[in-house]
Amino acid sequence: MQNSGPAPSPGDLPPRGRGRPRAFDRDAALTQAMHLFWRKGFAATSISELTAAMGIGSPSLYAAFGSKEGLYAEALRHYREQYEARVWGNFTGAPTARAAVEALLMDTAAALTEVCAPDEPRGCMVTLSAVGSEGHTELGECVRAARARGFEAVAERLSRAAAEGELSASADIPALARYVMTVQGGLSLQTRDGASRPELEAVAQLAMAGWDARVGG
Amino acid sequence: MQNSGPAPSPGDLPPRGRGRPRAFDRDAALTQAMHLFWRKGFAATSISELTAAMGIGSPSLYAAFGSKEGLYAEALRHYREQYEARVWGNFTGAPTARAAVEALLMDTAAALTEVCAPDEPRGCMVTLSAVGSEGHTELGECVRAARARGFEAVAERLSRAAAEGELSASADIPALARYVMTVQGGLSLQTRDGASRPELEAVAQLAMAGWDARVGG
DNA sequence: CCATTTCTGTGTCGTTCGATACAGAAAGAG
DNA sequence: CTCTTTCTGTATCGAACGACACAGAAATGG
Repeated sequence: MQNSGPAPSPGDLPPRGRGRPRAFDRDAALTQAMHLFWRKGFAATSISELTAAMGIGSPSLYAAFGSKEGLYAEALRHYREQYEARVWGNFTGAPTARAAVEALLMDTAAALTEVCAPDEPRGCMVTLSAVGSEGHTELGECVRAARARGFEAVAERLSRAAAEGELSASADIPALARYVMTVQGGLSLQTRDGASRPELEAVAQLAMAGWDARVGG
Repeated sequence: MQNSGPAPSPGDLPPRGRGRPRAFDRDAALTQAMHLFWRKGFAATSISELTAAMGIGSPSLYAAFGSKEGLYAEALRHYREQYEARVWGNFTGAPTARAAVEALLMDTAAALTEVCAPDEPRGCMVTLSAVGSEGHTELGECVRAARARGFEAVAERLSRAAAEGELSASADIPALARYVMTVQGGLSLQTRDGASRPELEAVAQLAMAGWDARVGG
């Protein structure tokens, strides 16, 4: 279908096409789809619900996103682009591993309870997604890979801390990283069940007490 | 439909009826349904998948369980009856609050990675259930209530410990209980993503280090 | 102006969904 | 045996599902 002859636009970067222009805001529609998938999950969200929330007809949806799976994949990417920095922004630049982990957990507590839109669901879309268990292997790999990236980021930061002497060489870095990710994921579960920001922050502080006890803060 | 005239059987306790006997094992069929709901969730599991796994026709399913929601509710009850004791059994009789919490987390790590059947899903069915977000409010209340019971059990045990002097009177019991439940829920997320029993136990031990640091173990 | 390209709205495709009607089979009650 | 009751298997219901055909509308290129 596409790429017949030399493509005038090598990618999607210049959206200035030739035919009738799109009548809806692609990003705004994607945001609405993201909210629906986020709240109800993949299987429980129907195309008619999506088109109603996005304010478009189903042919426009399929022309713009390809399929329901494609729309979910884009909604997931949209979610990560929009929220990942709020959780990992201070982690990256923190001077010590301990400060990085504390920033991660505290920023997670803040981001999970921050209301950016009135109909935003509670809990992280990546952490709570069950799309992999619903039979859609490819989408499941997307969310699992996103979750694995978090673990890797923490483990790499701890390895650096071990090399720099902040952590003892005998520290069990994978176990520490998994502990941090366990608490971070648990915060999403607590948020889904109605926990408030101070409650989440108290959990994060208790988790840091565990860090100090084991690592020696 | 039912209860026309004085019921000869006041409940479902005597299954000895009058007509043609049921040709399938109700509990075995319920176990199969539980596995499917557990693995794929409510919305992504269809009646035809259920009847195929249970080895019965759809009229038998509806006669025995009423509806898809009713079947899920019974599967959830079946799950709790079968697995709750493995997680909370040692918690109840532990001599101290610390021992109770440690038993809870260590037994959770063990139960989550114990393979009782070859096709058992990974992670706790209650913790990972998203049925409440899929639009089924009543079932959502069931799983949320089950999760809340865990928090209450820990909080009550900690209150007793405070009354007995094990915990200082200034201890923030709800925060401690929420911390424990956060880690416990996080263990289910880790299990779903492939963590092993030793890995979960290492997380549990790190969480107990946090307990000791804050409570003074 | 016209040709080409792309998007929109209506309508609908075939499938699958959850849920039953119905007739026959298998048990107890008399 | 006959009557009643309950379960089983076939066959199917209306509704909703994901996805698309088609014609018309709205833009650019010449």
